[in-house]
Amino acid sequence: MSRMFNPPHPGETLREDILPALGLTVTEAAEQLGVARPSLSRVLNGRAAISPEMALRLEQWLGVENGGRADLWLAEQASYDLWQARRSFKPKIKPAIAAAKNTTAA
Amino acid sequence: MSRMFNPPHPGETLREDILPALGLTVTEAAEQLGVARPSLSRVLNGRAAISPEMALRLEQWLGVENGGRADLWLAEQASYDLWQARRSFKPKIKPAIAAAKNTTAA
DNA sequence: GAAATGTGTAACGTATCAGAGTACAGTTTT
DNA sequence: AAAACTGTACTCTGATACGTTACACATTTC
Repeated sequence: MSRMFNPPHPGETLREDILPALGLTVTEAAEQLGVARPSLSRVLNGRAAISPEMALRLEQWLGVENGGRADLWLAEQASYDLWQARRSFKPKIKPAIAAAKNTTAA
Repeated sequence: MSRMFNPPHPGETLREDILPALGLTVTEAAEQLGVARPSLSRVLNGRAAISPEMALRLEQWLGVENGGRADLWLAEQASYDLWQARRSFKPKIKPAIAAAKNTTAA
């Protein structure tokens, strides 16, 4: 299942795999992507998320046929976000089934 | 492919399927979920997204064994967000391959 | 018909976040 | 040494989730 490991921030993949494969510096990549260098740097180091817009940039930049599908980038990000949320947010909610069985009770 | 139809906002599913199946009003659902009624209403009517926290609330409320998996709610939301982003955001970016072939040129 | 309940939504405040721009310190490359 | 690259902090703008409050409208119940 997808819940057993700490999913990497997608920026990590970008920094460790994509950029080296393309032989590009952060500065060059930011220029080609049309974003500010600090903005890309934050993504690469996990300080900012892959936004839908950034995912579209990556898709057009890398090409859908080269593993650059926007939905995959967003899925990775969502996986990461959910993992983080599970660590810091513990809702205490009565299951709807149980709640339904106790409509009159409190 | 997942790009051929307009994906519904996950709140729509919640409003049209889940709540009726449980026989709950919006007010009751909001109470059980531990969120304000206007907040849930915004989600149900597509005015607000399913946040990671909200996804966790739904998961604990509905139960993972009842189609309430947080990752599925988030995936639906991401699908919706991406679709919307494709409509309003058209990045003009030179593909990295082409850019690599023209490192010297401008 | 009046009261209660449910609903959508607007308005406002708070917190958070993406992104641009700027600046600076530290490192690597030339 | 000089130039380039990098991470990061700071500020500003715009957007968003959420709470609270308030309002208008509808539906239900007495």
